[in-house]
Amino acid sequence: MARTNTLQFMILGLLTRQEMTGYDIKQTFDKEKAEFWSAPFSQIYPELSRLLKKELIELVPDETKNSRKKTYRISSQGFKLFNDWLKIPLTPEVTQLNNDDFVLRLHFLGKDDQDILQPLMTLRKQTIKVELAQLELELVEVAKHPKQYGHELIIRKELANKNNDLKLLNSTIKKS
Amino acid sequence: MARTNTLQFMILGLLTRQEMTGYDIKQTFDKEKAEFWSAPFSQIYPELSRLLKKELIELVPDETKNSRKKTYRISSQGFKLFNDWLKIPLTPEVTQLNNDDFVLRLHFLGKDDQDILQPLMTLRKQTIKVELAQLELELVEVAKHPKQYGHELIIRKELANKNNDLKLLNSTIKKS
DNA sequence: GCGAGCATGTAAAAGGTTACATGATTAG
DNA sequence: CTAATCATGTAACCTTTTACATGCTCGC
Repeated sequence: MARTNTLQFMILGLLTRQEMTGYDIKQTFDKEKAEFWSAPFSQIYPELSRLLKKELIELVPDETKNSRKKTYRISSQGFKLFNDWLKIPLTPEVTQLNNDDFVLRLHFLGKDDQDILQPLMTLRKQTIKVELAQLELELVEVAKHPKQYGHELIIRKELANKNNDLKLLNSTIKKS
Repeated sequence: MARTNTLQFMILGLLTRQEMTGYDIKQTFDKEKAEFWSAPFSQIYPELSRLLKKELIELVPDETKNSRKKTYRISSQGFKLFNDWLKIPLTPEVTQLNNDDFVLRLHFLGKDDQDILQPLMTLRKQTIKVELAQLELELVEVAKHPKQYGHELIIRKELANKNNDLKLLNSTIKKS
């Protein structure tokens, strides 16, 4: 998974949509994101404390004095940080985009975010093409040795998956 | 990635094939396994020390007094441990096999390991079917909301990839 | 002689998992 | 009243990454 404080951005991303408690966030990770990402309470609660200290999120004042329950909302600084992160792969220095970084961002983009969505998909498409070329070369090497049969199957699987992703990206880019 | 000391089994797996130095192991990870796994020197060298202490590997005596270079080979206990690990998903208690655990093992299986290969692929096939069913349900939910467009694309991508994997597994299982 | 690649490590920090601990609310 | 679920956290441990540190060997 991506190295640079993924959890932070996952939480901020969820909070751009609505106010939530730590418990809600965990539920959402487990249900909505389970196919590619999750985090336990022991990671979520300390991260919420850190985000609060950094003033990237704030506590929603509790009118009902419902005490122990802590509802958070994103702050304007948090919102800015998150939006900058969303666009990081589109800065000129970044010339490739791996699957994790792509999927993590894609999750927070709606049909109306075409201005980010389109260049993001184009960048991912380019990266996949490079990866495909490397895998083709590897396949030639590996296919020679019957002892590397399992390895060969892995490469064939990866090739099929990436070709598939490419097809999906193409059809989505056209549909813009 | 898999939680239970993956690096240990990756190293043991490589050493079942030939004697190697820590440097060789890193090279192999980067070249041969780059498509799904790697590890830095700072992880490899300490792990080799631990494996040596546990007597799962041994130093190959250096005839040439070539000093600083340390070549390792797998011990009989190490070989046993590795082979048990290879077959763990095939014990009766284990009823599902995620992609990482599958690929990690597949890498070390040759065309002549059909006795492990076939049940491993059958188990993975069953797991994929469950995962596909869950994704289909999620897709129905998510497709309703245009704000979840990115999330929908992720699910479609996952569905396509898993269907693809299933096809490949089927054709490989038949080819036994 | 010099730079690329061979070769081995340590230290610190960050990220992630598992176990432990506690208590309130709500539906049956 | 009691079990499930809501709700928040700490501690210990393990894994992984990044940075630092050192020295040899071989081809040009």
